[in-house]
This record gives sequence, C-alpha cells and structure tokens, in this order.
Amino acid sequence: MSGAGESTSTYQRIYQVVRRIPRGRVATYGQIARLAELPGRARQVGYALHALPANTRVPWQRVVNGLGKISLRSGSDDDRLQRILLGEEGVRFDRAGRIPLDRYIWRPRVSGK
DNA sequence: AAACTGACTAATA
DNA sequence: CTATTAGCCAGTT
Repeated sequence: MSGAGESTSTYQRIYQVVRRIPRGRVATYGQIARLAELPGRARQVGYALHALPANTRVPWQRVVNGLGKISLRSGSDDDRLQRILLGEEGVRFDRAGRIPLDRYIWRPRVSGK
C-alpha cells in the first residue's frame, strides 16, 4: 500500500484538532490551523469544514472566525444551525451577533502567559 | 492548464 | 469603525 502514502490529508489533521474542542467552547480558524501545524492556512480549515458531510461527528459548529462571528453566509441554513448548536452548548452571542472570545475561546493545555 | 472562488487573517490606511 | 491588500491553497470551471 505504499502508493498513496498521503491518504492522511490536511483535512484529516484538521478534523482531528476540531474534535478536541470541548463542548461550550469555540476556536478560530487560525487557531485550528496552528494547532494542526498548518500556520497561516486558516482558509484551508474553513475549506475542510465545508467539505464535511451533514452527519459528521466533527463539532464544526465550534469553529468561528477571529472576530467571534459565524463565517457562514448570514441567513443561510448552516448559519442558523451553527447558532442553534452553540446555543445548546451554552455559548451566548452578544448584541452584535458575536461570541465574546475572551470568554468562550478554547484554551488547550498550557495556557501561556 | 489558467482563472476563479472561498466556512480566513493580519496589516494598512 | 469600514475598506483594501496580500498571503494561502484546494476544489471548480
């Protein structure tokens, strides 16, 4: 089986990281990219999530952009779904429709400082 | 194969 | 605060 040695695509690595986001927390695309050892490729993270099937177990809803906003097209079904799923996890949006990252951002081990 | 597109982000102005 | 520019790179056209 050597041939396609690259079966482990970038996507798989991204999904692996997203799966680690705990319930009630959110992470940004750039953060995921960094944790997946793909610094600067936040865009690919969004691309990977976009390719996920509807029945995936990957908690894609916990990934938002650096402003704490949903990156999906406003008013789209996916946008609404993401808000609902996050709301069920206890994540609240502020008046501007953003998630206060200072409060909900996921901090994987080793919080620096 | 070249041009487009897009679930991003940081830096400028 | 908004707008523009540039870097990124895989999937589509």
